[in-house]
Order: sequence, then structure tokens, then C-alpha cells
Amino acid sequence: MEPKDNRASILTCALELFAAQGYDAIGVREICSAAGVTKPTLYHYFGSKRGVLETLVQERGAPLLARVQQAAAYAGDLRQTLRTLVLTYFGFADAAPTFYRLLLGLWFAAPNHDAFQVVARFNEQQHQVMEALFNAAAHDHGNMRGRQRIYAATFLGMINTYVGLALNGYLELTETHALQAVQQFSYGIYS
Amino acid sequence: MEPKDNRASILTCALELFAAQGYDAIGVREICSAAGVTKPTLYHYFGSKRGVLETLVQERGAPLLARVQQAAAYAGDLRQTLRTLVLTYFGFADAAPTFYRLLLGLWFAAPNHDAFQVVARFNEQQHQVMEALFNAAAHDHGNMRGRQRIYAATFLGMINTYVGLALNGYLELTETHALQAVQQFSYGIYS
DNA sequence: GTGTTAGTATACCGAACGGTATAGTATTTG
DNA sequence: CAAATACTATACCGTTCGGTATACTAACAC
Repeated sequence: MEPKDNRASILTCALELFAAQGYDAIGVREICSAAGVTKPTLYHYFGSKRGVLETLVQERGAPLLARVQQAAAYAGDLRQTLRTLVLTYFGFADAAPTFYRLLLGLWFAAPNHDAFQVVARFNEQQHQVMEALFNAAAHDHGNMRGRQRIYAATFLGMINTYVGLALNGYLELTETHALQAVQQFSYGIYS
Repeated sequence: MEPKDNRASILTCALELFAAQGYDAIGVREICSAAGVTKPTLYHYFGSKRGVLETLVQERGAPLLARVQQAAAYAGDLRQTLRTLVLTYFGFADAAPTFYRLLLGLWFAAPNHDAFQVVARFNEQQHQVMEALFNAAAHDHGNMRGRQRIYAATFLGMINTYVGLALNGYLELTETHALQAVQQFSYGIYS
């Protein structure tokens, strides 16, 4: 029997419930009862319902961001870097589907919504990484210049689309799909 | 002064509020006060809050579905059909950005959520249209066979991604982008 | 032992939620 | 004119919401 860690089990239960039912549809009470604690415990650790979501995004998102940052290092071969990136994302989504579902559920959510803004900041961080990559690549590929922002956005969008469709049972995150996606995307750039 | 149509103004206000703040974040009271009516009026026309959303999706979505169905007619030139489709979607999103925002906000929302299921049915209808198109095209392009479902899903996903990024200010829905998107997508198919 | 701190539970707060019972008005139908 | 239908307002229902005041326990500090 592992020593009970209320903080951790609150986060785990909240993630599962948020991902399945939506942030707004889940009350603090449900999280607490699922985690086997009472409300003051949750508020002791996170201060508010939004604090739970923020902690969740930060802590569970950090590994993804770290891997992505590493995979996004540009070494002269853009296509290869993109391949590594897609595989990194697919691997993460495969290992943490519930968390990715939470992110995707708020990807295009209402802009004035509390929960959206939390996730938007996280997405913006990923966007920065991608934009830096395309900026670096634009030195070698002059015809890309001026479009780095769009490339970053559509590349991330393509990844999220694939993951979202996979989560909804439309396809699977195979290496074949990853490579095909990169090939497709690259064709749009170099042409 | 137009003759006041309470039913219509409820729908209009609900759409605006849902799209901006999210379905769950908006109460029936807010819709009513924005529309200048009281709750029994709303419940007279729509029966429930969910009924408002359902009506919204059906009535505002019908024109899109009609245009898409027409544009998806296959006449031997898949690439041209896809071009027409993307332009149809872009045109609709440009004319009804608020409604499209509502759809996108629930695109990958939590699967057990009330609002998601309403939109999911609508998305499924579009998916059927796309799948039929790729089924027809697979007669001419044997190498597509068996992948029609994936093609339909990723094609719609690509469109939604572009529209979503446009709504969030990352790009604009120009004809150039539309053609580029199709070219990209087609390359993934024929290769 | 005496504070002090971290963590947890009971019980409660006011506000907002979705929805409705009742009563009215205005228009149409006989 | 009477009856029925469509629509709208006042006022209310019970429930749940996010959040908290208070108190208690265990552990560690001095």
C-alpha cells in the first residue's frame, strides 16, 4: 500500500474527471469525493478550482514541453526535426491520453473562459518553440521567411488534429501516420 | 425598427454568449436578459438550455451542411472537389465566425459532456459526406482504398484547424491558404 | 511541555444554477 | 361573445455551485 498522498490523488482524480466530463461540468465536491478527501484539503493545496487546473497543466505539461524543446533543436535538417517532433508528440499522447484529452478539450474553447486561458498559455509556449525552430530553418530556406508563424501554428494544429482524431477513434497514432503527416506538411513548405 | 422576434433574438444572443464564454459558463438568465425576455419565454420555445443549443446547431448548421453536400459531389476530379470544399468551409466560417467558434469550441470537448454530444452529431454528418466523397474517389484511385475514413477525418480536421487558427488570429482564411491546404492534403494521398 | 506548522474534517455561507407553477394578455377561432 | 391558443411576466422551487470559518490532530521545534 503506497503512503496516501492526497495532493497527488486530487490531481489524478481531477484530471480524469475534467477530461471525461469537462472542466465546468465537474464540481469541487466530485473531485474531493473521488479522491477521498474533503474540500478544505483541496483548497489547502491549490487555493481554488482553477488552481487545480493550473497545477495540472503545469506539472503534467512540463515533461511534454521539455521533450518538445529538446526535439525542436534545429541542426540543418528540418524534415528530420519535424519527424522527431511528431513522434515526440505522438509518444506523449500515447502515454498520457487523458491529459492530452484535457488539453484538446480546451484547445479552441471559448476565449473568455477561465479554463481556456490556462491552457492557452501552455499552448503559446509550444508555439514559441515551434516558431523558433522555423525561424532557424528560415535561414537555410529563404522561401520560408515571413511565414514562420503560420508554419508553427499549422504544424501544431496538424499534430493536435491527429491526436484528437486518434482519441476519438478515427485513426491510430502509428509511426506511419507520423511520417506521412510530416511528409505532407513539408510538401506544403518546400513547394 | 424590426418587429421583435423573441425566438430569433434568444438564438442570436445565446450564440454570441456561448461562443464567447462557453456553453457551461452561460446561464439561462444571462441569455434571457441579453435577449430582453424572461425565462418562461425561452422555455416555451426551446424546452431546455440544451434545446437552445440543439436548435442553434441545427438551424445555423443546416446551410453549411447543404453547401457542403453540394460541393462534395464527385465528378472525377478529386483535387478540384477538395478545393471547392475548402473554399466552401472558409466562406462559411468567414460569414458566420461566431457560429463556427461555437462548433470548434466543442470539437474535441469532453466526450461525456452534454454540449459535446450535440455538436458531435453534427460533425458526424459532415464526416459522412466526406467519407462518401472519398469512397467515390477510391474507385478511380485504388491506392486510396481502405483509408477513406482516415482521409475524411484528417481532411475535416485540417479545415477545422485552419479555421480555428484564423479565429485566434494566427492566420487568415485567404484563397491562397485554401489552395495550399488542398495541395498539401492531396500530396499526402497520391504519394 | 509549549509553540508552531501542516494537514484534515464538520458544518456552513451567499449566490447562482436549471427549471416551473401560476397568472395574465393578446390574438385567433368558433 | 365565448373559448381556445400562443406567448410572456412575477415569483418561486430545490439543488448545486465555489469557497470558508472553526476546530481538531499529528509532527516537529525549542
